[in-house]
Amino acid sequence: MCGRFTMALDALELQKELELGEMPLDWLPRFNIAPSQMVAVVIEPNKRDVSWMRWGLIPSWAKDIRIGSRMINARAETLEVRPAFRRAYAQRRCLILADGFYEWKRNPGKKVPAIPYHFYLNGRKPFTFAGLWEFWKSPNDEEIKSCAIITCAANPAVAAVHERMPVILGREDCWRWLEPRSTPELAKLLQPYSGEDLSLHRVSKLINRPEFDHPDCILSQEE
DNA sequence: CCAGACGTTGTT
DNA sequence: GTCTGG
DNA sequence: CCAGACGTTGTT
DNA sequence: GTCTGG
Repeated sequence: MCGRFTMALDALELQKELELGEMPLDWLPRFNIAPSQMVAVVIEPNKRDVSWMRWGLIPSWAKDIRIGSRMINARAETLEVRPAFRRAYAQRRCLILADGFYEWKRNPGKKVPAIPYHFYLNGRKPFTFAGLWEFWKSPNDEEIKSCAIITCAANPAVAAVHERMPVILGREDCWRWLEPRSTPELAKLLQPYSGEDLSLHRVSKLINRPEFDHPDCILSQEE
């Protein structure tokens, strides 16, 4: 699963590395991005402008913004059938910008705290999660855009910690994800990350607190 | 027909 | 235990 | 994902 | 909005 992630690069570095368009002016490096917060997304593959969206997809028919807190992830295996995600899968796919993500390793049956790990690519290069997004109009007519991160089975590197992981798209695949495509073509993109350059290390439980967004979040900690 | 859910993960 | 907020 | 609240009334 | 359960 993916319930926390990082985007620690500065705007210019990220823009250059992923060949993006315009960046938000209020960009800040982030070390502990939590659900309900604003995340950086791209929805259009030509201009590739980056904008903010709320993390936690609120379906257009929702009566309450709170439903978004249950829609932070969408299983790749069931996108076509889930009422909350089906339309977005067909019409509103997005890229969510990241340079790492956290997973917690549990010890089943034992009453010990879960241990958090940070996953990142060699050289701390940025990458994109496959995502879905929606419009929602609040009762006082405020338009809110929100998104979900798609998950798949863990690859071998992640499996030691957790059974699921976010879908990470490659540098070319990510633009294909945004173009109109048939569902078989899209489904082919939603695979566990196959690169050999995904690293991990244990981090402090300080990251458990969503309000602790600090460079120390990604510091390596002794096992 | 109407009411109520619409999701994932992990645990039992 | 379960829901909400971040 | 984890942390923190989970309630009402009345008073400041 | 659309599907499922009653």
